Amino acid sequence: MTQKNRSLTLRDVSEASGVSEMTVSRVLRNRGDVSAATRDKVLTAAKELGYVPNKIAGALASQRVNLVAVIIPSLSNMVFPEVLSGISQVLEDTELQPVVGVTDYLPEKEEKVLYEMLSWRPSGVIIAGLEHTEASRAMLNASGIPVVEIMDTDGDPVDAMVGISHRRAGREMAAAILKAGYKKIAFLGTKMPLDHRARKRFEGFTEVLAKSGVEVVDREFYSGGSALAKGREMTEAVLERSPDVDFIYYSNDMIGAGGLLYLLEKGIDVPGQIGLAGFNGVELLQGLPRQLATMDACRREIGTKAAEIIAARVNDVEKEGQVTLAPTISFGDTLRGV
Amino acid sequence: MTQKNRSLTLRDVSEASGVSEMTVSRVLRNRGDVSAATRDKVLTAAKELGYVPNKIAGALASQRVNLVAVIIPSLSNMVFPEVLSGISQVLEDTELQPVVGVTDYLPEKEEKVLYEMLSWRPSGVIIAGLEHTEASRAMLNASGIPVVEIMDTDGDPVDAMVGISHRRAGREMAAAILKAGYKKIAFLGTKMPLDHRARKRFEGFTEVLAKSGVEVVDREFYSGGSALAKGREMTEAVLERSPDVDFIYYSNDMIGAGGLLYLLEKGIDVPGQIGLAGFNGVELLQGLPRQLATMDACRREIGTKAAEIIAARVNDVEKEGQVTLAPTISFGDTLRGV
DNA sequence: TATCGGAATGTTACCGCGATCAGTTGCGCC
DNA sequence: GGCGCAACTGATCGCGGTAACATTCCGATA
Repeated sequence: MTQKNRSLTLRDVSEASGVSEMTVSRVLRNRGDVSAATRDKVLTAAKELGYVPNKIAGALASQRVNLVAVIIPSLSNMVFPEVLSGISQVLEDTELQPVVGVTDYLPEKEEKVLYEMLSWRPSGVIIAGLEHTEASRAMLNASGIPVVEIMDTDGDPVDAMVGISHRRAGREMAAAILKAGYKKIAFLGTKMPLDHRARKRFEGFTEVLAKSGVEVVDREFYSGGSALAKGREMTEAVLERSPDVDFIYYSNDMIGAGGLLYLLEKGIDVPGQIGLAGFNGVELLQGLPRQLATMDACRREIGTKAAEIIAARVNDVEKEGQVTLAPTISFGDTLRGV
Repeated sequence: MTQKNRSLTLRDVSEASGVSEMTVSRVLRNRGDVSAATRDKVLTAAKELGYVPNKIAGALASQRVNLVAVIIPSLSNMVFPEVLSGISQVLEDTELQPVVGVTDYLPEKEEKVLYEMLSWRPSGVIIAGLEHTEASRAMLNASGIPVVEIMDTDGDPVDAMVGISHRRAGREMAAAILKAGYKKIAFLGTKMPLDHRARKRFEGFTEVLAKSGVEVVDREFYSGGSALAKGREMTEAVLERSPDVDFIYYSNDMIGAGGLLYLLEKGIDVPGQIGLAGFNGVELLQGLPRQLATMDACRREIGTKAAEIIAARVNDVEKEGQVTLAPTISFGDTLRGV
């Protein structure tokens, strides 16, 4: 309680406890041999003073920073908090700590955030996506630390990568939909040219449809606003425009849920008259009147695997660096099974 | 591309550009007078080498760290990402940068996270809640930096605070419910003794009911799982146990939405037979078949105000440090208006 | 022409800590 | 009693920058 404005240093604790700064340092880090008596003296003094070590100085001196930069496009997507939670869970058992940066899906902002984070000399980087500016890629290369690119595996990583193939996810969903006999398929998504994963899903999706001579009969994109409400509105708009649609593929579960609620209200037979599918497998949707067909994006597992790779590499342990997880389709109640 | 493992320093840039390290430092920070010619030389060299400044060293030398610690209980609550976004928005216009720590509603983890963050000597702290361990409070006090406690204003802050009165929020909702003529009121919430804000809302709620001689006829608490699904289940359970319930107050919108969906499916008249209200005003719910009554928690504004206070104090600008925002009740379609 | 002043650049002294190496004890043992 | 080793403690240096002060250079001024 009694401290001047200047913040405390090892020296203060050392003076208060009558030992050298070095010994205080050892006690506080649990390194090397210190007698129980001295240890107690030091700990008491430190606690009494309310001393908090200065990691800045520590990091500079030891050339070690126990931070892992985690760079993601958004926090409001629900997907990323889940990935984060997987990362945290694994890092909790190590001395490493995640630090999050958000890019808002903007490449230039990503570059800025990356620069900022690298300037703290973290022990590793986990970054969403495989698409980065050339400068970002160069920084990652030059950083000399382990880098794991997550979410997506359709492309070439700088170093390691963990994710699913969104192209394949799109393909599989298309195949399932065709197999169930739907023919007039619409696609509803986000207006985000920079969301490469959504784009790849769409590409995979149309690719398979095309092979069967099917084309997406209608599509609509939104941005901003409540996803649930947008799902509703877009679904309504599509049905008005293309009343013969018999399947709607949504680029995420949230708008899918909005669509589902809308159709049920209108008394439309789901999945008889119209089938639906989303993407992500968000837990939240378990409470819907009907279970939306979706595809698990392995969010948590992506986080844990990525963190494990970082943790291993930081300790110079070799570890497979290209992990492609297999998303599983969940038919729910809105996509006729085989 | 051509770099050894050792990371670059000012010296490398200085040698590459033929000027002193000090001059390089000045160029890179845009400080002091440097001739255009030298500036160009330095910038070129820096870019060519791919030099990224070491903030650790810089921070140690300058005793300035442009980080603001933001400590929140959870990221999966949707409430906090929104607060965060308010914070980021304001800090974006300053040189400050938020760094997030998550406590999982555990006081000891909060203490640990706080300690960890303070050891990086941030310029300010924004921390959720007014309840902290004694040690945490001591650390905040001793840190000598601006501290803003957010979300809640029912209590005494260490320094500054921004939020709403959850007690009052509970009271107002109770008053509105009574005024609308409901009598058999149930409460459904989370099993989180450590969520002090939910607790305070509940206290305010029952306090007002008590004044009118009304008691909560039933209550139920959940933990874990999909909030939407839990809202469903709990609502079902309550109706079974207490069929004469005519109002259900949910501690958050998500479970409220689950309850709403359940009741609508059962063909129960909402708000005729049973009225509903939640808490938070989450945007997400705008897509529900009926608009759930709720109360806006001013999440984004809490973030911006808190960040503004930090930004002001960091620059030694005086600024009112006790901000109580007024949440507004939104009747929606599930609470009869007056 | 000698002096002055400001712009441009360099030098020095740390910032707070940890790696390293150098003592200093105490103790068992021959 | 002296030796060797283990257990403990301390002194020094430097991590990569920046603040503060010192210096150089040059044109303007009297």
